[in-house]
Amino acid sequence: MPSDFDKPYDPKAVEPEIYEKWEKSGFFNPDKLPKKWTKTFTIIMPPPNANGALHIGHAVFVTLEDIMTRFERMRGKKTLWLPGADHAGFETQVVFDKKLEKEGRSRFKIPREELYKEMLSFTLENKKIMETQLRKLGASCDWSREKFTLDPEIITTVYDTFKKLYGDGLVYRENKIVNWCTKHQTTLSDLEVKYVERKDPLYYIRYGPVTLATVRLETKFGDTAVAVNPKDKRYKNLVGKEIEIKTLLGPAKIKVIADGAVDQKFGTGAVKVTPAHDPNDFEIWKRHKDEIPGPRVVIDQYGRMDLREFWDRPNSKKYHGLKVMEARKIMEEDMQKEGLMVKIDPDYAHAVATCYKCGTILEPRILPQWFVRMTAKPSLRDLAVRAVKKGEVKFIPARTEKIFMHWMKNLRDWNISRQIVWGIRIPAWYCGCAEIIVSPDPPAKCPKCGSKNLVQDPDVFDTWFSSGQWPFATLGYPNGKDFKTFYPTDVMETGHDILFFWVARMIMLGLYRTGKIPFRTVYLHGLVRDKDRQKMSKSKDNVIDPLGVAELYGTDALRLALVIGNTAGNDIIISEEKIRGYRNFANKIWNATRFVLQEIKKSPPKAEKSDKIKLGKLKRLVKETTRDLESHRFHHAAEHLYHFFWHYYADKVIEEMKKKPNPLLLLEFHRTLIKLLHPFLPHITEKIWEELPGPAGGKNKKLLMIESWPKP
RNA sequence: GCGCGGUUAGCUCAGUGGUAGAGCAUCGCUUUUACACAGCGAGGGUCGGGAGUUCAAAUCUCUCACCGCGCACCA
Repeated sequence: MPSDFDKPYDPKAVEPEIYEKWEKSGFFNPDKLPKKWTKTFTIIMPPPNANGALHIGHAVFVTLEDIMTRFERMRGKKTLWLPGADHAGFETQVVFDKKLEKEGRSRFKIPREELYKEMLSFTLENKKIMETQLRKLGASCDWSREKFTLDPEIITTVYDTFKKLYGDGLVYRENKIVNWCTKHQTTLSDLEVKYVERKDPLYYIRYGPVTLATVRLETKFGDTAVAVNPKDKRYKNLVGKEIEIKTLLGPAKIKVIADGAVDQKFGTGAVKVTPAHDPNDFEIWKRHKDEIPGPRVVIDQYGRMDLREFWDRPNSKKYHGLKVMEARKIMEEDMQKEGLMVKIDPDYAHAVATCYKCGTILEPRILPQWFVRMTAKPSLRDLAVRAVKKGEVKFIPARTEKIFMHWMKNLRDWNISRQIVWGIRIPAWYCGCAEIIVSPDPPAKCPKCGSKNLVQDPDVFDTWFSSGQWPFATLGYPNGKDFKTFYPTDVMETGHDILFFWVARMIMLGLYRTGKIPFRTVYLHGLVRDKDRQKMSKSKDNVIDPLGVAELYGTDALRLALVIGNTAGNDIIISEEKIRGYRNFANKIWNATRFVLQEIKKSPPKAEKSDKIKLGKLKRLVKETTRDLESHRFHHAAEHLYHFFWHYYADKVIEEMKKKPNPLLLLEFHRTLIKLLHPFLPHITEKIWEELPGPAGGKNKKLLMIESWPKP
């Protein structure tokens, strides 16, 4: 027995050496695989955010994607798993903001160029760490093709897509009411809004002859109308008339209008219309532009009262500059004193829009932003819905398709402008006339008015706009050889939490740009939780560091623990105990190998009477494992292998061989099982393979990673 | 409001028509030369309630209860 086959199995001594062998072999690169392997298999890795260390969720995708990659490679396919890293726009901006804050700095005080440079080096530093960590997890991806979301060729592709969309009228710039985070000082897409249930006072206030209900008392100064339902008999005689009202800033007049969006049954059936600060009211105003004044801004970008428009009115300075919530409280008291408050319902339950990152209540604002048109016909949405309906893209688990369709149905235009520095700057230029020039480079002059004084849009793209183009951008669309060879890709494996953010956008933009779906199968995994089903978070101190446990128990054990017992789409429960359990399994395999090597040394394998029952069972296992892997039932395959190896092969077959040796059969079993286990436990199996004799004797020369998968 | 799920052993979960499973946990025995990171064995579930289809239901249908998730501009 070779000296390095000591007990127990020591992953620390084996794993790094094995990864190095794989990487040196070049077989991660499909071009280096045997030429006769022509059928392709492609996975584009969801690029991890290069703004911190890898967490356990990353270990999940590495495990699943590596299993698929290794399985298909062993089946003789030209297999490409393309790795990448994401600059992760707003996400990284938030991380970096926190870092700055700790240092007593603020991004709002750093010049754009300087901030960008600093963030770039921060990101590239993290990217390097991340790449090392992916290697430690055993990822058999092609590093020679690695891409970063800010690579020049990726940005060029993104710019080309934007230009095409603009030419087709599918992106447009418009002043619209958008979600604004007063902390992060940027707009957010509808997906980045988190609605939280809250209880707030509902104020019934007196507007002359009308009583109306509102939560947002402070927006009252921005009212431009009172709206009622056209069918509401109570207000019939008021519609179209101006009513005299008493306000905290003195007397005023306001018009009553009729709009079908007003619910007669809610409150008093009358609402105040504040188009500058409420999305509903903005829409109402758009329908009544001729009748009522436009939006009147009374809250600034920091969420403070801005009453400069009312400077000449009494009391305006009293509220000016107050935070929204402070203003609301003081106004409540003042209105009660003035007799303007009819009643207060103190515990009105409603949903409030907040920033998904910091929880700050969003302040709707009207801003010029770029939108991707989703609802027009024909639209990006139609392309995607049609392809999915036709079954060109298959979802795992299948129920995801219903969720996808439901979201697509409710889709609205997508705001892709962000007021941050970190990202791909929007390639649009303005001069002051109405003309917009879409170009990556500064145009010499405006073709319409001739002005040479052009300024670029200060905003950057929503990061999902660019990463939504990832599959074809990384493969070098339109002329790249890789694009022709590997697109459409086979599987997109990612977390179900980014189904809409990313997967849906990739399908839409992929179809739009290339005319083809970006991937045939979407496999979604769940969120990782601890053994008490708690979300992992630093504050709960229940975070499992994948690299830490891999160091302790071995990467292979971690990988198996992440696969077994976890089905697609469902949350993944992991605990250190579980990982330890599979560490024991690795050790079991190791020791069984020691037995096999010892037996073979004792009596070299030669033809014995074959055991049809045992071989039949093995054959069935090969068949089932293959079928399970083909249908993405990884947990099932892994569980069966575990059970078969331990409770049949080790407990029965090996035990029997101690009494009645049959080294040839033993070797057949061992070779087959090691191959079947390789996608799940790549390091230990590769190490064992080195020492295992081939069927004709002599050590295996080929790496296990490119050995042929057992024939089912 | 619309949509999607879940409810199986103490815990975490597999199992989708044919006599209830795994890991961990618990208990007992065994230091037998691959392995104590082990082996052998034990306990433990009327598969959320009810109804139906079927020769047969954890599995299909309906219904109720509870839990979870997603989407959503009701002031």
